[in-house]
Formats: sequence, structure tokens, C-alpha cells
Amino acid sequence: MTDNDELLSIRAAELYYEDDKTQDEIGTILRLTRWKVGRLIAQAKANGFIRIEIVHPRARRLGLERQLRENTRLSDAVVVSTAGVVDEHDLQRRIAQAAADYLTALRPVPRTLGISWGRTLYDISVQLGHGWATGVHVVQINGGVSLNSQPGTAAATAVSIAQKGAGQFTLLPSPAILERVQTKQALAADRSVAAVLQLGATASAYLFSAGQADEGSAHVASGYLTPAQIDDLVQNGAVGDIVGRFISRTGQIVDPALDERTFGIPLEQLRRAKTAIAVIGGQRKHAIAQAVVGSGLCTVLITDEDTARALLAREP
Amino acid sequence: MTDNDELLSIRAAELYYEDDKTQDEIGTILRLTRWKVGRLIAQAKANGFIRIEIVHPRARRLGLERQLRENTRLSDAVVVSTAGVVDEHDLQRRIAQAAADYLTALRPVPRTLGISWGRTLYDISVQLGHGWATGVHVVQINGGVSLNSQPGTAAATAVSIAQKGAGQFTLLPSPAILERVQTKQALAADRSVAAVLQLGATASAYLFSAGQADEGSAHVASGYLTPAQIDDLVQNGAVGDIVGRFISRTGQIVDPALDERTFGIPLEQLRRAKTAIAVIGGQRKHAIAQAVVGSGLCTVLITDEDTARALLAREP
DNA sequence: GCTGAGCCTGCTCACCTGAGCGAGTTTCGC
DNA sequence: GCGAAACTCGCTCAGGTGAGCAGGCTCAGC
Repeated sequence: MTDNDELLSIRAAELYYEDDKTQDEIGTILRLTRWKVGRLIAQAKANGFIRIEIVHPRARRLGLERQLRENTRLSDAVVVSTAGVVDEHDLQRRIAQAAADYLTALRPVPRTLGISWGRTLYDISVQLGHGWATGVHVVQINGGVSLNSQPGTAAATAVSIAQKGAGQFTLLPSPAILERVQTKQALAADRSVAAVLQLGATASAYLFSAGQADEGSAHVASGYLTPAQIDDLVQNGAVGDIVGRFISRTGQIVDPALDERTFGIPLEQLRRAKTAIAVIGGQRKHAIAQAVVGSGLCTVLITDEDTARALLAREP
Repeated sequence: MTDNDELLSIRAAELYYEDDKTQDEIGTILRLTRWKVGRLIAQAKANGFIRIEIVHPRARRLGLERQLRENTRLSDAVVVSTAGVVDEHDLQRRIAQAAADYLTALRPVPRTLGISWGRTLYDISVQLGHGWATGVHVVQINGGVSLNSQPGTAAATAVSIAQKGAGQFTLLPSPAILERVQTKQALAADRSVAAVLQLGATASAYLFSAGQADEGSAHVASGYLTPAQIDDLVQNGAVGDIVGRFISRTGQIVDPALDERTFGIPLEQLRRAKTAIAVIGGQRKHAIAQAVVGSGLCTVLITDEDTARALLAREP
């Protein structure tokens, strides 16, 4: 009986969704009353046999967003669909687009916005539309005088976001990681530099991404760390970094000595922030995304479908 | 404008399909009238952004079936969904199941059913339910005294189909291909054998599969042909075989001499049949499926989604 | 054999939704 | 600058659909 009912519900669903027939017509075809047909279709839905997918680069998964809001500490979430994604780069562009959309719709409009830098942030700055804000002050919150092959990317990101928001920007004139603790402390003590950090501390919103801890880390590409050093960090439990600081699965600083030499606002400032938007997506960043969300380092997460599911699988 | 409308239609579709909101509620959220929302959703559908899929081993694609009926000579078609298929074997089972379902629902119930043999036919015989017919006469239509490692599969298929249909069966006591033409002619002239062929010629319905022309051909496994001979056939345009006979893309016999030695009803008999059900699916059988459908060798095709699409791409 | 609980069936009713229509608006060519 | 064509918008209306309800059926336990 149940088996036969299941098959019937599939036949009914086919006629309903594929052939656009009314439940009444289906009733005539299958020799059932239209109420029975309605119940069969409802049953097929309840059993998960009917999959409705929105295939569009800007499609979101509202169901997953709701689950994230309900089952994690996040106050808000944006989950982009992976349906029709062709490659990693395509996915990153979708996420950046979603972040740009979120920023544009953010209310109240942030007066001061603290940002990190990197590939993701740069993508967001490109996707942002002109006039997304009126008079925002963009401040870098971690060291970013880039040593890498695309000089100025960090600065270009801040400049672009500020310009498109008809505002001004303040760069943090420092490397991401200094070689000696003393240098870092001296730099932090410098009045002009301290003023930037102070400004970053008062930001009304933060926008940052995260890096995974492997040979593909931006810190390696930028020359601040060697692959061997990354390996060491991983051995000690690092799953990735945010605003330059490497953290473990539980959100703890992995290497306090290294962290002392890392220039930028402390993680505690993110944890206390009312609006901290993390933009983290892609297969390789599942672990760091879990660490960030699980330890309350952000209030808003912008991510992809797969990462969201991985997150929900951990925290039920 | 258009761009913005497209995005709006996606947002509306998300709320409608993912969040189960009414168009009126969506109107309130997006500050639109409920008619505008309805039009946006219709637009999203028309643009193909909404994909509704029925995920079930026995789900069919009625839309493709209709297209096949309209754009080919087929009088009927069954197309099984590939959504959620795990491997080739799974797909073949779905197709066999669909064929068994089709046979069970076939009206009028065939009095005499001509069948070929092979992996697919065997699968169908397994999936068939007891009592699918009452008093059917099953007749083999091509040579099938098997030489291979699973002796009796061909016979077992016929026996099983007949038994489950509460009927009798008649085997064709001959190899698929004979070594000499004279032997074949002598065998065909034998009264008891001729009677079987005669019975096959009067069948009220035929059920057969097809084999692809490559090293995986059942003829190689059965020992009737060598891989080298298959290669020769392919060189001469063979795309596969049905009821033991190798045909080209246009449905022509590829090697008349070989065909003379092949035992079974001639293809013309299938072409003239009122009900000839071909069961052909899987990536490797796209070419032979096209040949069979294109040259009118069957009136009914039971296949999978991908093969159906390949067929439709050829014949517009 | 009887009885009651639980399930299924067919129905009413209210709500949701798509087709079609006229008014207002934009756009394009002259 | 003007007029016509095309489009968009909000609406009416009828048809489609899901929630909730009463009656009947099945089945287990006494």
C-alpha cells in the first residue's frame, strides 16, 4: 500500500509539475478524486521528492539562512546558491556580489567601516555599486602594506570602497606581521599609527574575510610567512586566519608569540562589535568558517550553500 | 531596469518557493503590489530560473516524452529521470523498472510477445511483477543459445517473463550467429525451427534492447564475435546491434554477409510491427538509440533523460 | 462478536493565484 | 513638438488549491 501510494504520488507530481495539469485533471487521469491528488502531491513534497531550485548567479538560500540564524549565534546570514556554479572563481564572485549587496542594503548605513584586505575584499570593492553609501569612513583594521606581486591591492580595496561610498579612507601603514615584537610595539606607540588603530576600534561596522591555513594562504603569497611556518601553525591546531591572526577550531589564538607581532585590532574587538560581517566561502574554508562562527567572531556571515550546510552539520 | 527587475524576480521567487510566503506577503516585504509579484515570479519561470525536479528512482520526464512523441516517429516514449543516479548500474535498473512498468500497463495485453535477450531484457524480467499478464505467449526472436559464462540467461529471461505473465514460452534453438551461411539456411529450413520464427513473425508486440558496437558488446562476451571483428564493423559504420544485427547510423545493415549468418527475425518485421518496444539507455548507447529511432525500428522507446536529449538534439 | 481508537475519504469554505481588461505612461519616429 | 504604438500598472473575476470537519472504514483487543 505505502509503496504503491509513493509511486502514485510521483505520478501525480509529474503530471502536476511537468505537465502543468490541474489536480482535477490528474484526478481524471489517475481515477482519483482531486483531494486525493492534492494529498499525494503534498506527500511527495513532504518526502522531499520535489526539489525546487532557483538557478541564478544571485540566488540565495533563504531556508539555510534561517537555519543559521536559529541554530548559531549569528544575527544574520546570507547564503548564496551553488546551483550552476562552474568553478571556484565563479563561486567567489557570487559571494563577493552578495557581500556588496548586503553592504548596500545595510541599515543604519555605517559611518565608519573597518575592513581587512585580501582577494575577497578586493572582489567586493569591485562589485560594489557607486553611491552604496554617502560619506562613509573606511579604515583598515589590520596591517596591509603589501609585499606581493600586486602592490597596492590592499590600499586599492579601501580606496575603492570609500570612493564608491562618497567618503574618505584611512590606511594602516604597517606590514601584516613584523619580524620583532619590539618593532611592532614601537610602531603601535607611534601617534599617527595609534590614531588609526583607535579609529578602527570605534568603527560602527566591520567587514572582513578569512584565509585558510595551507600553502595557499595569502600570508605565504605575500611573503610574511613561509610554507614551513604555516605547517607549524597547522600542527598546533590552526585552521585559518582572520585579520591576520591565526586561530584554532575553537577560535583561540594558536601562536601567541606570532600574534604579538601581528599588526591590527585584537580579535576581542570583533567579538564585542555590534556588526561584524564575515565573508567566507568555498570548500577550503569550511574549517575556518566554523571557527569564526562558533567562537562568535562575527555577527553576520556571508557564505555559500555548501559551507552553510557544513556549519549546520556541526552545530545542531 | 531590466537588470534590476531580474534581481527582483529572483528575490520574489526565493520568498515564494523557499519561504512559502504568499504573493501578498512578498508584496508587503518588497513594497510591491501582489500582481507585480505574480508577474515577477512568472517572469523568473519564463526565464528558466526556476527548476523543479522530481527526485525519485521511478520519476519520469513527461516533458521529454511529449517532445519525443511530437518530434520523432515514436508513437510513445518513456523517459526516466537521471536525478540522483549514482552509477551506470543504477540507471540501467531504473530503465528496466520503467520497461517492466510499461509492459504491465500495456493495453491491449499482448497475446504473443517477441523478445530478444541480454542484460537489459534479463533485468526487465527480474523487475516484472507476477501477474503482469494472464496467459501471454513469449517467443524468442533472435538466436540465443548462449555460449557465455552465465548459461541460460537468455532462456531464463523468456521463462521468467512467461511465468510471471501466467503463460508459456517458446525458445529459438539456435546460436546468435552461425559460422556458415549454409548452416543457417539449413537450420531455418528445419520445420520445428521455422515454426518458431513463424510464431515470432505473428507476435502482437516486440520487446528488445540494443547493444553498442565496441569491445563491451555482448557478442564479444558471448564469443560470437572477436573484438577485431567489431572494429571492422565500426569501420564500416556500425553503431550497434538490435536483435543481433549490426546497423549503421541510418539503420542499414552494415555487413550483409554477416547478417545472412545471423539468426532471428528480419529487421523489416520490426519496422512493420504495430508495437515494437525498444529499451535503450546509457551514455554509450546514444548512437544506436538514434539509429533505431531514426530508422523507425521501434514504435515505443524506453530510455533515460540524457539519451532522450541527445535524440532531440539530432532531430529538431 | 463487539467496541473504540485511529485512519482515510470526500466535502465545504475561504484563500490564493492567473487571465484578461482598461487607463495611464513611456518611447520612438516623424 | 506631436502622435501613435507599445508597454506597464492596478484591478475584476473566475478557477485552483489547502485547511479543517464529519462520516465511514479497518483493525486490534477484550
